[in-house]
Formats: sequence, structure tokens, C-alpha cells
Amino acid sequence: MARTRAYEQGAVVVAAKELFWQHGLDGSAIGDLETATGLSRSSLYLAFGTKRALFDAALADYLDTFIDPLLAPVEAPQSGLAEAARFFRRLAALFAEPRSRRGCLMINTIAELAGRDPTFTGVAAQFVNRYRAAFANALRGAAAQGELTRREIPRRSELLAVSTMGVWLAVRTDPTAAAHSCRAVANEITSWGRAGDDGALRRSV
Amino acid sequence: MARTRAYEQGAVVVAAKELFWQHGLDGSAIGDLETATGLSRSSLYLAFGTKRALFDAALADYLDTFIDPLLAPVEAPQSGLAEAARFFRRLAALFAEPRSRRGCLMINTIAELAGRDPTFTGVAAQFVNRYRAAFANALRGAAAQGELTRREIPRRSELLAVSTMGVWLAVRTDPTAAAHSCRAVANEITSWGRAGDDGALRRSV
DNA sequence: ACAGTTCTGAACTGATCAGTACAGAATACT
DNA sequence: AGTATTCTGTACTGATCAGTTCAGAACTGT
Repeated sequence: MARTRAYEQGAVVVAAKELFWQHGLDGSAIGDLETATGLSRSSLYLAFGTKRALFDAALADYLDTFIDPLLAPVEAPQSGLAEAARFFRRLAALFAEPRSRRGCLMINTIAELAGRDPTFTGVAAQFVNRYRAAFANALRGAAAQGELTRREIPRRSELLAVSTMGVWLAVRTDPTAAAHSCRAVANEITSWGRAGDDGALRRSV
Repeated sequence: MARTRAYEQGAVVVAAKELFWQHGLDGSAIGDLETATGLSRSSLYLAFGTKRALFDAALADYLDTFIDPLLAPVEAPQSGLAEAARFFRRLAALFAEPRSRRGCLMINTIAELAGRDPTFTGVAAQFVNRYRAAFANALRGAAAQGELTRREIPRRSELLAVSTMGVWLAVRTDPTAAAHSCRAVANEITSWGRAGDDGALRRSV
């Protein structure tokens, strides 16, 4: 009795994620999802219920497999200026790949759904706060090592959080320019660690 | 002879702009545009040809009436750190209005069309470059007054350009938090003018 | 009143979309 | 072979969309 399932849910979600990442929620029709996942429309609805549920699963997978590892070093307890700068350098390297034109699935979805979808708007605000918290953690680490004044932490972590969102948007129009922006931010962060030298230099000008 | 036109094209474009600003290009149906502009579907197509042409006119009006005055002080020849900081404080003030949830029409359109529409993608990249150029201009002014080192200009103008895009996105999910981010960026800019003092302070910590 | 325009309402086209329904093929275990 | 279950192909519903068409109403100056 009982035929076994011929596909793996995880693989289906991954395939759907790739499509949503490139074309957005509204931009991905069920027909496109059929060809992307290899599943028939019937099976997709049987397995996930609605298009939106499949999207939510794809978004969760995106956060787990893409954002988490990218942000982990910044969020780590021993994080500092180097980790924050390295984050932006990693983005710059990512932006060299042609696939980077699709940007960040979460940021794209914020632009598409924020305000329209009350449920998602909360998730989105939480996501932005995660960036704020991650950079605040890194800057606290830097302050502990004397690379930063404590009162610089809040404003600079805000700055880095919104900068991250900005470069994820900029990459959609011009990846090369966006990579350049990332390196600029990384350089700025690094310069924070040499603030004393900079101050002396600035005085002599 | 000849009945005169009973409406003003400019007013129609403004009404359309308001709708597009809130709901986006795809999110604004012709029926919605009819009620928003007060014109019939027939008249709209007679006057503008396509929905997209009306949208382009609305976007042009947005740049003229909203972005230009907002950016003018930063782009002015006598611009400096104060103008850059004031720009972000003005954004923070704007974000206190409930209407600010709609964000920036241009940024929203980048998120909606960039990559999908080759014509628009160029316009979008140009728009981002305008921010880069505006802040570079302000920082050059600051450098001329000895508030900044010349080599800090490129990286910090990039930083401010992407930050602007970031806060325009953040305001769509949480205007209060976004306003806070704007003030943080403004404070950071102001602190650049007191860099020598900061350096001394940092050393003593 | 009349002629020249502008504007409107309403119906229509052709396309696309998410989601549903269901018959039947494919597979597994007994 | 028989049976339970999973999966698929196809066709459908009902809704929405941009854009077209056109008859005729509304208005203007002569």
C-alpha cells in the first residue's frame, strides 16, 4: 500500500526560493513555479496549500541559508570592527557575481509587501532591527577594545544598518557601483579603529 | 467653436502621482486612477496614451516638486557638513507625518522595476549617482573649510548615498525607527566636524 | 441654431492570474 | 493480482487587468 513521495519538500522550497528571489512574489506565476520546481500545479497546492505559504517557506529558507551565515560573524560575541568591515567586503565580493542583481529576497519583499501586508510588515521591521542589533553588538565589541567611544555605538550601528539596506537596493540597479559603495563603507569602518591617527592628521591640514 | 479642456493636465498628473506613490505602478489600477484623477478611462488614455506614460509624467513631477527642493541645499555650491546633516534631519521630520509610510516614489519604483525594465534601470542608476554627487559636493565644501580630510570624501559620500536609500526603505516598515536612524546619521555627520575633539576624547578613554 | 471639439459611460477584447476539481496514471506494499 | 496512496494533466472558475471602441452628451464660439 501507499506510494511514497517522489520529491523532497526541501528541494522544492529551494527551487521556489530561487524563482521568488529573482522575480518577486507577484512576478512568479504558478506556471513558472511548476517549471522551476518540477512539480505539477496540483502537487504544489497539495503540498503547500497556497502560493503565499510556499513563499513563506522560501523566505524562511532564505534567512536560514543565506542571511544567517552572512550575519553570524557580526552577531558573534567576539565580534568587532573587523567583522563589521568584513561583512561589507563580503557583500562587495558577492556583488561581483552576475546573480547578485536580484538583490536580497528580504529587502525586495519589504519593498513589495511592506504597508500592503500587515503580517509581513512586522516581520520586516524585525529584520531591520536584527541588522541594528548585529552592528550594535560588533561596535560594543570594538568599544571594549578601545577602538570606539561608547556614545558612538548607537548612531554608528544605525548608520551601518541603513547602509546595508541601501546597498542591497543599489545592487539592483548597478552591481559594480554597489560593490564600490560596500568597499567604501568597509573602509570607513576600518578608519574608525584608527580614529586617533585620523584626528592628528586632520589637525595638521 | 471647440469646447475647452475642463481639466488641467498638471493637476491630473499630481493626483496620479499621489496614487502611484502609495500603491506603486502595478498596484494602481486604471479604475483607481479614474477616481483619483476624476477623469474617465477614455480621457486618461486620450491624454496620456498608456498607463506607463502617465506614470512617467508622475515620476518626473515627483522629482521636480519633491526631490529637487529636498536635495537643493546639499547640491548648492556653498554646501557643507551642516547641509548634509540638515538633509537627514529634514527626513526625520518628514517621517513623523503618517503619509511618510509610502516612502520615496523613486526608491519604491527601483524596487519594483529595476532589472525588469531596462529603460528604467538606467534612470534609477542615474538617480543613485545623483545622491553620491550631492554628498560628494557637500563633503568637498566641508573639506575646503578644514572640517574633513580630502581622502575621506569618496568613502563618506558613498556612505551617505546608500544610507539615504536605506532610510527610504526602512520608513516603509517603521517610520519612528527610520526617523531615529536619520537623526543618528545626522549626528554622525555633525561629529565629523568635531573630529579633532573626538580623537582627543577617544585617546583618554 | 449650428458646427467643432472635448469629454464620458459603458461595453468589450484578449490576456493573465490564483485556486479548484477530478479522472486516471504511477508506485508501493501485501 | 489487488489495493491504497501519491502524483499529474487538463480543464475549469471567477476575478482582474490594460487597453480599445464608439455613440453621444457637454460645452464653446460664431
